[in-house]
Amino acid sequence: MGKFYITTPIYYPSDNLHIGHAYTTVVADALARYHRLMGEDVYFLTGTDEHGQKIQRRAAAVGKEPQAFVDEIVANIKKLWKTLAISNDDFIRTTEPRHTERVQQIFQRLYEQGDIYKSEYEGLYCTPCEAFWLERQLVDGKCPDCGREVERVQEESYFFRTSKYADRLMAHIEAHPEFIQPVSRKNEMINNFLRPGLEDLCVSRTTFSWGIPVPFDPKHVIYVWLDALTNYITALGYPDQVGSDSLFARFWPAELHLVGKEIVRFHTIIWPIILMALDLPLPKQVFGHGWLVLDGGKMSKSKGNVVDPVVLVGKYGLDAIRYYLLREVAFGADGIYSEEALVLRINTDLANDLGNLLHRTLSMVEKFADGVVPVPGAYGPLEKALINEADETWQAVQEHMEKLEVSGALTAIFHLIGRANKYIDEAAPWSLNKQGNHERLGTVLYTMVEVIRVSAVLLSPYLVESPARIFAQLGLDPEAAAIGLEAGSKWGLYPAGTKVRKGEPLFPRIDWEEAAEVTGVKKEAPPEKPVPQATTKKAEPTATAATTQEQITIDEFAKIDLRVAKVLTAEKIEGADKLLRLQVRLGEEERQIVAGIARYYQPDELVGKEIVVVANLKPAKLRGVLSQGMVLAAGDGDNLALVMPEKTVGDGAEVR
RNA sequence: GGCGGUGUAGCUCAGUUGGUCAGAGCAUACGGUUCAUACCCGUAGCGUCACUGGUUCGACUCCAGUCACCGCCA
Repeated sequence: MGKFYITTPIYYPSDNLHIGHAYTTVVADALARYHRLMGEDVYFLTGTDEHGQKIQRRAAAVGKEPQAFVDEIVANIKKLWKTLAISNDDFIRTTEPRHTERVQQIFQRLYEQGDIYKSEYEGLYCTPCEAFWLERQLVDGKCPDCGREVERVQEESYFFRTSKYADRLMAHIEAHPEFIQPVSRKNEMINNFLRPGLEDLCVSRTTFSWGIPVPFDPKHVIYVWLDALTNYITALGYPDQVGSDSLFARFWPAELHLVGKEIVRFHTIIWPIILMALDLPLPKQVFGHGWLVLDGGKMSKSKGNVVDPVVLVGKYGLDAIRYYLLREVAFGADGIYSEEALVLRINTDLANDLGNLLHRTLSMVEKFADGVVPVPGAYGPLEKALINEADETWQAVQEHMEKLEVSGALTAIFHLIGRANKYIDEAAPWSLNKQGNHERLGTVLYTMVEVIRVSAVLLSPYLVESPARIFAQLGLDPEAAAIGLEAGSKWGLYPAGTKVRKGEPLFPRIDWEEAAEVTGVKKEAPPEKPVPQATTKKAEPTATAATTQEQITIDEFAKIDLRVAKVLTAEKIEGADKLLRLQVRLGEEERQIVAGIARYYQPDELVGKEIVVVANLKPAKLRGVLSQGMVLAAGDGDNLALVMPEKTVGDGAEVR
């Protein structure tokens, strides 16, 4: 039997995870479960990447030690995976001794063999962005990302000789087209990085301390690459537990690293080179999947549009959420998340098609056969067609799963479910009952029950509760739903003569209107829209504006990220008599915003005030000055007032 | 600016190597059925396959260019 080692990225516990992280992990879980049900030796790893400056800062901001800070969030993450029934075999934290010690050993070895060397790094550094920039990248001598000053810093650092392995890596990528998936990512990597040539990679930092110390030079901490990527092997015991009966020997190299498309580069360039330097085999495949994006754009904490999976599971149920995540997004491409689409999926596929299929079938068994599934007679053309369909579905599922097309596999299974509904119509058991054609009726009822059983088996890698519930209602041992896919998908395993146990519908239909109100996805109209003052607009609202403007939905309103910001500094902009340049803080983030309020406010009187800004406005330049947001103000003509919270709520707070 | 991707029915998307490829699901309309969670089954649409040229007997599918959006990089 084959083995299957699959990993998710290790997540960064600077905040609780959202539906996007859940998406990656649920997909990995479905793949892991599939391979287990195929009888393979599976190891499924996930975990957390807990070091780094950002964590250190966030912890400090709330007055906690970094370890205590991450402990709390990691506990939530573990709980989340439990809520989503993730079947991971291990959960590695980069702060665990088993990891830190192994990373140090790896670092030591690479240093001793000359792949890591000490040198100087000099560059222009933007502290808030934690990024180094080249001279030519600067905009007006300032950070191109945030517009703030950069400083020239010189840092003693350890470097990894990635350049030494570039050719080998290139050769490997060319020789193994399946290594980077989807292929478009492969081209990006080759064209953007490999072809231009790799530069040695800086693998240590002295600017912060929350990390694994370099064993022989403890003022340095090991930077993310060697700390995080190596989790895939340290979790298996490398380098100290690699004997023939070790996890490492059993599972390395990984069959699949599942990653978001934003980290494909690290997994297809840096990681393989680390492995080459360690003289280890490379993973078989790195798959960069797309993002689950919200209607308004990529989900991110700073936009405040995160969707909490725990809430969704509580509201709609585990299998509904898993199904939606696995089904809605064509793998590899971005998918769009909306609660309305989720409800639509639940209603059409799960409730109407699958749930109702089971329910109507059991009703008929009860009505027409006293609840006992009859022994089938000879199969007619309708049955043969359906049985054939079931077999083809199983074949299709395998093909899709080999290609990581989880969504395609589910589509195939639901196609079968659709055929089953159609079969019932065609076979019309109610007519057979009226006619008293008992033999034929028995055959039809059995066929209906059996196709449901096969479907439940096929669904077992994806849905974790429903297959067992279906089995139970069919009068079978719920545990038996977990029978292997190959064996379980065989036609005719349902023992005729079994008494069914019809229960509640599997998936109740959801009234979207009601559901929306419960979550507040659609609560009453937003408070009157603040008149956007500030930057660009000619603030003249059209005649009867305010109340009669085009109505928007709550979803549209939700796209606007309004935040409380504290004014740190304010100054007039040269040559512009209306504009002020404000430096504001939104929680841990600082920004520069240009506001057209100079005629109404003196710079000094603003400093220290809490104001309201649109935090996700596309940055723009006004008078050549970068503005990353917009200040809200109310008024008309000569009377203008900034919108401020009625009492201090702390910068970064959301405005709703 | 460089590289890459996307642009197909109202919506979400499939469309292998150019010749029944103009499709599926949802939504809409109409019809059928009654076992069922106002469910299921069937029928009907609707599309200048982003735009403009070109290659070809023939292009959604190849080539060139344009536009829009997105990703990676600089």
